[in-house]
Amino acid sequence: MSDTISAATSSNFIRDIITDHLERGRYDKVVTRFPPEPNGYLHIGHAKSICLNFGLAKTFGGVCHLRMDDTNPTKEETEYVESIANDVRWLGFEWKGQDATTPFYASDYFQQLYDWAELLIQKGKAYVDSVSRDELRKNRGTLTEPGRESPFRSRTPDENLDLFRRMKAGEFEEGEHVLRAKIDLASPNMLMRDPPLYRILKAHHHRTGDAWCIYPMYDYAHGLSDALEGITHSICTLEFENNRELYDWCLDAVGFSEPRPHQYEFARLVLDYTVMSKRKLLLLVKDGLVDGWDDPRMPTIAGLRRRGVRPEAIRAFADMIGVAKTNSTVDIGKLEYCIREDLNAISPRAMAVLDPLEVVIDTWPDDLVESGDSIEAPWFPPELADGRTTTRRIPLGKTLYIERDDFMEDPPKDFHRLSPGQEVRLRYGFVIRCDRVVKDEDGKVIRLHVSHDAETRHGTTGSDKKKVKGTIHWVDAQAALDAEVRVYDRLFKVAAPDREDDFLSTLNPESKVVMQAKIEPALSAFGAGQHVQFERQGFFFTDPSDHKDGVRVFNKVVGLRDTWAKVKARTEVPSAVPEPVAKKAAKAPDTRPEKLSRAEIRERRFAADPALAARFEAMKRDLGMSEDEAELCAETHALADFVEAALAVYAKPQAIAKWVVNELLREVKERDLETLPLTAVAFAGLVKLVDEGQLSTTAGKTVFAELVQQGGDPEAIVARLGLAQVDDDGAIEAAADQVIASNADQVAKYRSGKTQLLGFFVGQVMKATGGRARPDKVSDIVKSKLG
RNA sequence: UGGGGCGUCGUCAAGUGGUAAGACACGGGAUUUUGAUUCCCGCAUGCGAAGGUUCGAAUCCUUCCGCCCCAACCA
Repeated sequence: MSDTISAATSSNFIRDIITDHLERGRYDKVVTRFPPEPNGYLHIGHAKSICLNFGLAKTFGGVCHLRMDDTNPTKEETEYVESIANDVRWLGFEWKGQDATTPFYASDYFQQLYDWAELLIQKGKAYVDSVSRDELRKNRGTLTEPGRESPFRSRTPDENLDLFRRMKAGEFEEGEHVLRAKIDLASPNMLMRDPPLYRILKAHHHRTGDAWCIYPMYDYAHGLSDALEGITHSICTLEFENNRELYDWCLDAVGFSEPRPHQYEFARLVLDYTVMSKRKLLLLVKDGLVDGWDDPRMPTIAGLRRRGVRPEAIRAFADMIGVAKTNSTVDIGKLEYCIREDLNAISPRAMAVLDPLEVVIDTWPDDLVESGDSIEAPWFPPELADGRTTTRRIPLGKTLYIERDDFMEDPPKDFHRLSPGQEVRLRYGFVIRCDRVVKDEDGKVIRLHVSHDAETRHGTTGSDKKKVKGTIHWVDAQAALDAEVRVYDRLFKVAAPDREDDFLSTLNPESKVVMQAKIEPALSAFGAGQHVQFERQGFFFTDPSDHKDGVRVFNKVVGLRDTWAKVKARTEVPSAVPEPVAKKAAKAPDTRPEKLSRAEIRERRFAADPALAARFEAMKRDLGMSEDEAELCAETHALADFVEAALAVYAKPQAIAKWVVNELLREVKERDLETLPLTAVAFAGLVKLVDEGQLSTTAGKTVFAELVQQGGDPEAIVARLGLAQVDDDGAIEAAADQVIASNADQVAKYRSGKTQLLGFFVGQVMKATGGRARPDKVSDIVKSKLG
C-alpha cells in the first residue's frame, strides 16, 4: 500500500468501534473485506467503501479481503471481475486473497455453503418450499400484516433433505422449489419471514460453470463467507440495516460463536450532478449516451482514471467526506477541489489556445518576421519549482493566437484583458496594445492588430516596470501545433438527476465539447497519460488511449478556480431558467396505518388494562403528579409497583417521579426493570439523600449508575466512594482559586465578555472536587471571583 | 402505534453533561507576469421543534415534526 495514503484520516464511528474492540480484546486483529458483485464497473461510491475497508485494515494493522460476491450467475461476468480487481489496485490498495493477484470468490465456498444448508435442514432450521413465486410473495404478508405459513413448512427434515438434494441434482426446473430459513412469518422485519436461502438457477456461472444449478442468496452466502474468511468487521451500506438481523441469524444457526463477524452500516456516497446506481450507469453505456464505462464523464473509477484524476485525489476525497450514518449528498465541488489540489502540485504549466483569435503585431521588427523569436519559460511556477528547473522555449512571431474570450470590444470596467486601445501582458512575452479590430461581413471579429512594447519583454531588466491589469496566454501561429481538446463538464444539468422520473432527460448536452485547439510546440514531447496545466484554464490529461504520435488528444480534468467567471455571473442577469423542480418518482402505496394521537394511544392502552388506568388516575389525583409523570410511572404494572414501593420508603412523589422519569426510564428501555440490581428501597434511599441535600445531584447520578450496575445500598456507596456533599466555602474557594490560577487565558476571555465560559469554570471546580461540591455554591463563588 | 435508521453552518462532518472542532463553499484583504496557487481575516449566542431534569444540555428524559430503508427465488 502506498505511503501517500493519508495517515491522519479523521475519526469515525466505525474506527471508534474497532478501537474499542481491540482494547477489550474482542478480536486481536482486524480483518475487513470489500465485497463487490461483479455485475458492473466500480464507481466513486465504491471508492469510498474501498478506502474505508482497506484504510481500516491499514490503520489497525490488519488485512482487507477483496471478495467477488458472485452468487447470481445471471448477472455476473468475468469482464467485471477484471475491471474491479484492476480498479482496486489502481486506487492503491493490495488485498489479501488466495495470492496477491487473485481475489476471494464467494463461489469458492459453494460446497461449504451447501453442506451448511443440509445442516440447517437437519436442525429443522430450513425447509424446502414448493409454492409458486407469486404465492410466496403473497404469503409474506405486508408491512403491517403478518405472513402466512406455507403448507410445506411442516415437511420433515428427511423430506426436506431429499428434496434439497434433488434440487441440487437438477431434477427440478427454476422456480419449482426454494430452500427457506424457518424463522418467523410474523416478524416485523420482513426479511425474517422465512427468507429464501437457495434458489434453482440453471445458468452458467462465470467460474463454476455448470457445476451447480442451485445458488445461495445474498443474506445466506454473505455472512457465512465472512465467517469463513475470519472477517471481524463486515461493513456495508445503510440499506442493509434490516439485513443485520438475518446476518446474525445465519451465523448463529450454522453455529458460529464469538468472536465472529458483525455487520456495521454507513451511508453510501451520493454525489451532486451524477447518478451512481449500476443500473443507470449501465443504461448510459448500453444506450450509447456515453462512450463506454470509461467515458471521462462517468463517475466510474475507470472514467475518472481516463479523465486524468489520480488515485491520490480520490483517496483525499474519501477522507474529506468522512464516514457517518446520515444520508447525505456531497457537493461535487469537494471532489473538484481534491482533484485540483492534487494536480496543482504535479502538473507542468503550458499554453494552449482552445478557441483561437488571430492577432497580428504590426510593430514586429522586420528582421524577425521570417526567423521568429523565442522565449525561455519554466515548466513550473517558482512556488512549485522545488528544484525542478527545467524550461522550454516558446516560439514567438508576428502572428499569434489568443483566446477569443480574452478580447472584448465593449468590455465592462473590471475586465482585465484585451480591448480596443487597452493594454495587456502576454504571458512570458511583452505588453501589447490593441490598435485595430478586423471583422467579417457578419460583424464577427476575425483579427486584431496590435503594437508591442519591446521594453517589457520577459526576462529583461525592467520588463515589469509597466503595470497592466491582465496577463493572457497565447501561442505563436506559425509554430503552434494542432490538438483535439475534449472539454468535459458535469454529465447532468440538475443537482439530483436521481430524483427525476426520467433522469436521461436531464443529461447535459454540453458535457463533452470537442475543440480544435492550438498548443505550444513543446507539448509535442508529451506521451499518453500525462498531466499538464493549460495556464489560466485548467488541468488537462493526454488521453491514455487516443493520444498518439501526431494525434494529440487532451482531456480536461478540471478547470482552475475562476473568480472572474463568478464576478461575471454575479453582475449578469441571473439565468432565467430555474432548475427544474425534481419530481419524485411514484412510490408503492404506503400501507402504514394512520397515525394515532398520543391521547388515543393512551386511551387504547388503558382501555386494554383498566387496572393500569386506575393506577394512573391515582398517581395523578392522590400523589399530585403531572399528567406526563403519571403516565410514564404507570407505563407498566412493574414500574408502577416500583414507584409505589419507593414511595413507601420516601413519601415525596415529586422527587421520586423526577428521578423515575429522568433517570430510571433510560435504564429500562433496553432492560426489564426486574433484571436491574437496583431495588425500589435503594432507589428511594438515593432520592432521599439528594432531596435532603446530603448529596449533590452530580454525585447522586454517580451513585445511581453504581446502583444500576451493582445494586447495593446508597449510603454505603456514598461512604465507599467518599461522595458526601462538600458544602464548606473554604474548600470550594480553594478549588476555585486553583482553577482560576491555572487558566489565565480563559479568565481573560471571560472578563472580556465571553461569559458562557462560566460553565467551563464551574465544571473544572466540580471535577476538582470529584463532583462532591454543592454546585449552586460553586457557581456563586466562581462568579464572584471572576468578577 | 409494523419494524429498522437518521436530523449539528449553504454542503460534508467532529462532538457521548463543562469554551459548538475541521474541511469545502462563500465574503473581505495581502502577494502574484495564471482573475490560478499561497497567505491572513470573517463566517452556528446555537445543534429539527417544544417542554422537562441539572449550577450547567447538541449530549439525559418526554412529546411532537421531518427524511431514508424493508413486502426480488437481486446484491
